[in-house]
Amino acid sequence: MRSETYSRDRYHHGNLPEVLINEGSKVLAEKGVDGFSMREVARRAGVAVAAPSHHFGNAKGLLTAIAAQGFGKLATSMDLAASASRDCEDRVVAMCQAYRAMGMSDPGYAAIMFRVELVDESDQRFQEQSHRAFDLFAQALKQAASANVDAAQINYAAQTLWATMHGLVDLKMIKDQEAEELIRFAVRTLLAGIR
Amino acid sequence: MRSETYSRDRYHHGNLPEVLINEGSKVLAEKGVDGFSMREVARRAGVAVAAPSHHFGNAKGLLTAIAAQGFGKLATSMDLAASASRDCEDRVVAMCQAYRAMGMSDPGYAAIMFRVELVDESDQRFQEQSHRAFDLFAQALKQAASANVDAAQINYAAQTLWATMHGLVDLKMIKDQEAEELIRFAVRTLLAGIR
DNA sequence: TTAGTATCTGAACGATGATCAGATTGAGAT
DNA sequence: ATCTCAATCTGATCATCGTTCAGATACTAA
Repeated sequence: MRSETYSRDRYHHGNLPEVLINEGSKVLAEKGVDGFSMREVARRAGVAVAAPSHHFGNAKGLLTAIAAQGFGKLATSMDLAASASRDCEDRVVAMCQAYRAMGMSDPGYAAIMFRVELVDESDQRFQEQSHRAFDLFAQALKQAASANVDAAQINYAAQTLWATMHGLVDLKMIKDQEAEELIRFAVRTLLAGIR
Repeated sequence: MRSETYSRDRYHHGNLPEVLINEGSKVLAEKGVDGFSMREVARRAGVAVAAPSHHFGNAKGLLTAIAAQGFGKLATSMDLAASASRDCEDRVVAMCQAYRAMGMSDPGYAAIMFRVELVDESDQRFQEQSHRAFDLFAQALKQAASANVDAAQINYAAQTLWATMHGLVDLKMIKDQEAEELIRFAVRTLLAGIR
C-alpha cells in the first residue's frame, strides 16, 4: 500500500489531466476554494509538484478546467431533470432544482464554477460548457412562456432567472425544507410577470 | 519622501484598524481577491507584517471587517437612492441601482462582501450591517407590493430579488447600456407576479 | 512618577505557485 | 528493429505568503 492516492509503476502517468481534475474537485469539496492548492492535488495524484503545470499552465488553468467540466455536468443534469416532466413550468422548476442540487451534491465543482475571478473566462472549453447550460435554461423558459411574449422579454427573463438561481445558491438562501416552494415561487412569479 | 503610503514618527500608529480597512479595500480594488495579501496591506499602511494580526486576528478577520463596512456603505447608499423618489416601484429600482453601483464604484468592497467562504459570517458587526442592508431592501419591496399580498409572499419576493441582484452583479450580466432596463424588468416582473 | 496594558516590531517557520534544466518515455519514421 | 523527436514528468530553486512569538515601545490610569 503506497501512500499516494494514485500509485504507478510507469514514469508517465497516462491520464494525468483527467485525474488532476477529479482530485482537484475533491480537494475543493473537502477544503473549499481557499484550502485548494496545486501541491495538494499533485500529491493526491502521486506526481511531482510541477507536473500539473505542464497540462494546465497554472492554478487558474486547472480551476478553469474543473469549472468547465462542472458546467458540462450541470447541463447534463438539467437536461435529465427537464425530461422527467411534460409540463413546461415544471420543467423550468426541475432545471432550477438541478442547478441547486449541483451545489449540494457536487460542492467541489460548485465551489469554483461561478468564481469569476478565479477562472479564465476566455477559455474556449469553459465558454462552450457554460453557454450550453445557460442555453438549455433559456430554451426551457421560452417554451414555458406565453407565445405572444416577445424575444427580448424572454431573453431578459432567462437572464433574470439564471441570476436569481445563482444568487439563491451562492448566498445559501435556500433552506432545505422550503427549497421547492421558494424555487417554484421564483419561476411562477417570473412567468406570471411576463405574461 | 518615504516609500510607505503612510509615514509616521510615532511608534504607535493611532488609527491602524481604520487605515488597514481602507488600504485593504484599495488592494482588493486593484488586484482582486486573489491578489490580496496581509503583507501588502501592512506595507501600504507602513507597519510591520505582524501588526494587522493584533487587530483582526487573521486575514479572514480583516476581510470580514472590510465586508462589514461595505454593507454599511451599501445600506447608506440604498437609503439615499430610495429617498430620491416618491414612487414605490422607482424606489425599489433605485435601491437595485445602488446595489449595482456598489460593484462599479467600490469594487474593493464588492469583491469581498459576498465571498461567503472568505468572510466570517458569524462576526457580529458583519451580520449587523448585512442585515441592515437587506432589511432596507425588504421594507421597500413591501411598500411597493399590493396591500393584499401576504407576508410570506413578500418575504419570498425580497429574497428572490436580492438574489437576483446578487446574481446579475456577481456574474457581470448587466451591460451598461441596458442596466436600467434590465433592472426595471426584474423589479416590475416580480411585482406584477405577486400582485 | 509609576505600574500596567495596549500596540507594534523583527525574526522566525512551514507552505505555496511558478520556473527551468534535465531525465524518462512513447510514437512515428526509417 | 532501431532511431529520432516531441511529449511528459522530476527535482531543485526562488520569491512570497499567513501566522506565531518574544520583546520593544508608548499610552493611560492610579
